[in-house]
Amino acid sequence: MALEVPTAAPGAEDSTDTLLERITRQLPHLRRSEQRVAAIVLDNPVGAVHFTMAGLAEAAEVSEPTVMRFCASVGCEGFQDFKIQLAQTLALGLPVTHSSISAEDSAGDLSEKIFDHTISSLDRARRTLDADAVEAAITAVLGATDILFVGFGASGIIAQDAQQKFPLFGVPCQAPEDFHQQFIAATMSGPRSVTVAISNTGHTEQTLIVAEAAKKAGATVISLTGRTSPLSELADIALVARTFEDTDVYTPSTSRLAGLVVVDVLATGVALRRSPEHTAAIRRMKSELASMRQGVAVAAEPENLAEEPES
Amino acid sequence: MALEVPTAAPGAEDSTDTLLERITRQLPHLRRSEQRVAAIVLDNPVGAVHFTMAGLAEAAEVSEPTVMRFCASVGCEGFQDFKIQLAQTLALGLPVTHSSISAEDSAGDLSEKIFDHTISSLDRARRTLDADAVEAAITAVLGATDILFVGFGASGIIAQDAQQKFPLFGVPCQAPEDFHQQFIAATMSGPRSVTVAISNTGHTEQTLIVAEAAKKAGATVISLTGRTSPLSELADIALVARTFEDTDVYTPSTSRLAGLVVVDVLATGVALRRSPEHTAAIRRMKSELASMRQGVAVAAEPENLAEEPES
DNA sequence: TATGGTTTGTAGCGATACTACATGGAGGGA
DNA sequence: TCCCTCCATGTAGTATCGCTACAAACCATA
Repeated sequence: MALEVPTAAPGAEDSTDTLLERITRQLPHLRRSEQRVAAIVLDNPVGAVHFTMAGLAEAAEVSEPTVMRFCASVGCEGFQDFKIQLAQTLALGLPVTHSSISAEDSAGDLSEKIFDHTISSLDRARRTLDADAVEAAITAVLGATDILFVGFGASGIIAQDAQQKFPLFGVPCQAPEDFHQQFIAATMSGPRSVTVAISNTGHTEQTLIVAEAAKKAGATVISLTGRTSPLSELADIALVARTFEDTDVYTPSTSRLAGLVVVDVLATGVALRRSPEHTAAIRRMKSELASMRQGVAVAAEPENLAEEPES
Repeated sequence: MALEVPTAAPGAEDSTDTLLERITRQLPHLRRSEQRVAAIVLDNPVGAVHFTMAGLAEAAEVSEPTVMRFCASVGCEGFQDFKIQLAQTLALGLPVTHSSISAEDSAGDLSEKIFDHTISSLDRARRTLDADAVEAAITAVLGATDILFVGFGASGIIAQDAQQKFPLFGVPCQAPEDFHQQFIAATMSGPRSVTVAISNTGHTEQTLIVAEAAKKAGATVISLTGRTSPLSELADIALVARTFEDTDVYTPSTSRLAGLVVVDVLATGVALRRSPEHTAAIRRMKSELASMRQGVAVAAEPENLAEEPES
């Protein structure tokens, strides 16, 4: 194989991956001494940020040029670049693939780990989300007369949240929780209806049934999944937000979060492209909601009036 | 004041802030030439990462030591450290305070900005969340016989999500959407009940009423807010997850996301401290849910059986 | 064991970050 | 207004760092 640049190995420069992922993936393809460097870095990534090249070389018991070659092998321009990329990876926090959750963790450790994992996961979703698909989804929604959001479990939460954003979407939105209701709504879709089907696995039987019903009724189906799957295949527009999988029982699901952000993107994109009058209406609603919330108007329970922004 | 280190100015080394925030805050207190450096960095933070000291000095039309002094003034050890910290800040993405959303943005720009903003916001929440409060909340829930989650609008979404995590909490959880139902549930609380009251502003009238009712009934009240507020004052345990505020109409609310992650932390913390049998039960549930979801059992609609993990 | 190539280390160079010191200029008091 | 003081800024110099060209060592194969 190549002489000084075995880096040409599978996808070393793929910037959709974080540096630590790349190191881990490249590990077996590295030379022995470079593996020693990798081991030091992976063992204590946080400490490695403040290493100087000489320091890292000494710690790994190799020469400085070896460290250089290691940097090149994992897709960095040089040692400087390596340090910056490492720092950036670390800023997101380590996904639990690198630091797992244990029963001995203090509350502080725990929250740090879970936040880190969530942020890394969102970072991954950000890197892998297809902008063209988002564009297509926005366009589809702009032409819609009504939107149906469906999902079960955690994906149902995303559907509920999306439904709350109807002021931004500007057209009637529904997100029934009951499977039968979902099916009925899907069947009643027209050609200018949009159905957003949400399922992280993309395999959920019921969601597939509803999506198929909507499609048969002529609606445009947008899928929101965590990977390519039967649901994304079935959909007219497939939004895929990849996150880190749950590695053990205690790793909280991060796909919900990514899904929520994708819905945010969708809703914002749609609202931005609507008329200035629409913007004005949203602004008015937001300010009135703020004053209402503090009890200026307490005549009736107003929770159904406008639930969009947070309380 | 100090001669070479005017850095002693208010909170320059406060690591709960990101570097760009610190620069912005320190800006008026900096010397004129240092302000020029700051201007260059703030103007194009992304490009600044690859600057060399000489390059940055030239760009700002100052000498190298001035750049050094600037680094010190914003709480960095040196130029190297400055670059690393800047890189880390950038890795999170810029909150919309630095790059705002506009109607001309492409779908790609838009999703990048919103993801960036969300991630920065979660980073802020991560930095400001009080570990002791989390610990106290975990302990409180461990001693509870039942949990009530309340919130309206986006905070209601968090409550719904939390309710779905009842397998982790290990005790009955409810999260009624209706204000009256919430009030009734709160009033029926016992001394070993826990009520988690969620409101980003911490001012929402109805949430306050419910929290107060729960407290009067003898329950332990945990608040989950975005700032110290009437609700957090009222609560026995106050969880505060600070995020970046919505700067304009189109900035999606990120407080929901932070709230969800805090609930994740809480649920995970509680589950970790429960018995091994409990863990085993969760593991069993998760695997059976996975097979059920793919249609192995389709006799009845099973959406109420176990909605915890994502679908 | 000899010989090809690959892996690793040595030596040296230019550039970089950092420090000690000197100069320039603004502001205040007589 | 002039001088003096103090603070801001730049100049000169140095140790160190990152990087490259080259040589030695290693391993495998014939």
